[in-house]
Amino acid sequence: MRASKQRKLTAKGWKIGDAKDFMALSASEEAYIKIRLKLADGLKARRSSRGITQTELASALRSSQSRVAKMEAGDPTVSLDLLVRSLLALGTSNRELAAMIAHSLRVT
Amino acid sequence: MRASKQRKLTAKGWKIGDAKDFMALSASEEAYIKIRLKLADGLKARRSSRGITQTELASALRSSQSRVAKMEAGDPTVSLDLLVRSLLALGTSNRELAAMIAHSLRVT
DNA sequence: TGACGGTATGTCTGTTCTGACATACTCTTG
DNA sequence: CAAGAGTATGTCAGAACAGACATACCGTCA
Repeated sequence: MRASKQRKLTAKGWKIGDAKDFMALSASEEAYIKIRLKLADGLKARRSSRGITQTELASALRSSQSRVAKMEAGDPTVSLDLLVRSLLALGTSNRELAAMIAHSLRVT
Repeated sequence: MRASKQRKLTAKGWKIGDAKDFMALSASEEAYIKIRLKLADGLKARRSSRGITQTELASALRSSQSRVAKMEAGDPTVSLDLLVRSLLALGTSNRELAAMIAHSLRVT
């Protein structure tokens, strides 16, 4: 991982590896984070293109505005589970979801 | 959701909706569960095709054999996060992961 | 049959994630 | 410059999930 990218991620609160890391994990670790960021972007795009507010989405999900904000910000306290469930609740199809993941290598 | 399928899932410990459900959630809820089951199958297939044991995979993941077993069984106490991280750790590419999700409508 | 390698299941304790709330920030619009 | 709508950020108590361990359940092979 390039240093500049690592800085960008750690700035968001991500922990990239640590002393007792398996070498083998770091690669998949990065892929995992990229997927999450891509889904976060997808969520934001979907919601705003629908013209609904975070608060509205939150109530449809039975969650809270703050959590929606964190989801879209790619906050590390938000799980993949929640991201995926939110996207699905927004009507995202499996194919669309799959596309996001397939293209997650391109997270800038 | 057909009653027979619902029975099959609830037998595994899944809770499908409940009294105070949003109608809108139940559909995506089902999609979500199907994705998880598909990934669970994928994990099992990948591991055994590599000829490694659950215990070996567990140690590579720094997890435990029991958790790997639960993952493969589609146990509801296993999160999507863990499933995805495990698949990635097994070397699954984003494209392959995406394919699993795209095809998750076909979980039998 | 017994022993063994692999897998499944149940349960424990500690960590992580959740929704909720408060509050601060950022735009508009008047 | 308010006032309001929308979004971001910090925190917390409770829920969900984690790894670990014990133990039960297969197969298979001697």
